[in-house]
Amino acid sequence: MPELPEAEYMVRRLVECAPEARIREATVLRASLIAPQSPDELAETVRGRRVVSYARRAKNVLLHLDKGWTLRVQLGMTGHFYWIADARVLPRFTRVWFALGNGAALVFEDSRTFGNLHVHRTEELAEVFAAYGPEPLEDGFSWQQLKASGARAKGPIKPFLLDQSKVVGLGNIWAAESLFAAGIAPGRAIPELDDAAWKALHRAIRKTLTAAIENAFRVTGSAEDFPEADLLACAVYGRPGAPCRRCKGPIERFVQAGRSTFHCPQCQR
DNA sequence: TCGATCCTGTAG
DNA sequence: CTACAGGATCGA
Repeated sequence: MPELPEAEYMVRRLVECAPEARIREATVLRASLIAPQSPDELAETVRGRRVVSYARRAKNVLLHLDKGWTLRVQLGMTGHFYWIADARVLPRFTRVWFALGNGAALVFEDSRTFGNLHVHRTEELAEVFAAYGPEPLEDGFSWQQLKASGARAKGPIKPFLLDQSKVVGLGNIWAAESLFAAGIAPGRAIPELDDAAWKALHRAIRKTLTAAIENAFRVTGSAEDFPEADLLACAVYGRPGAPCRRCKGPIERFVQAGRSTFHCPQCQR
């Protein structure tokens, strides 16, 4: 599920739990997650490197290392990246782990193995992320910018929100939730959106993502827990047939661009 | 811009 | 057993 809020949550936990991490050794248990780099190349590059800072870009967790390297973790569908105190007890779906001092470790756990780890020269990151749209939680992100991203788009709004080249960070869950918060139907054609709708959507995206980050901390106790529980906070996602919290009418589900979409037909137009 | 696909786990 | 899953990418 990791979308922007979950990636942000992981980064903040890392800052708290492992601010001074130095990687002693990387162990790759599933080589396919490192492609196109080789596991050996990655392991050699990060060995002995100190984490200078943690950051997030879109849904990527970034570890800026000394000597100008950055480890980029693309979380995929089920990736979790977090610190554990005792590396002798690796989590069940650990695919890659990084031994630190004192027996601790950074773990990449990924049951479905759609994730990806890659090391880059830090100065080349801009090229890596060249295709990305704006960060929705940055101060400079405006409704005009969002509208401009959709200037030439013709399709329905929900698949547009999933397109990381338009705006980053939204996945299937928070796209559906943002549209509900904005009162816009997921099937609404982009050219039909007026300025009021773009404003509402812009506001809803920021509100939804911010609340999801806060909620992740509220429902989560320890570093290794993952905020699956934030699904409980959803207004439409995963609630087909359940009463809409606003109008009490039934939430509906349909498939759009190959993915489930949830919405309230009454509240979203 | 869409559909298929990568791979594995879990729910029904 | 079968169906389905929250991401990203590739080729049509």
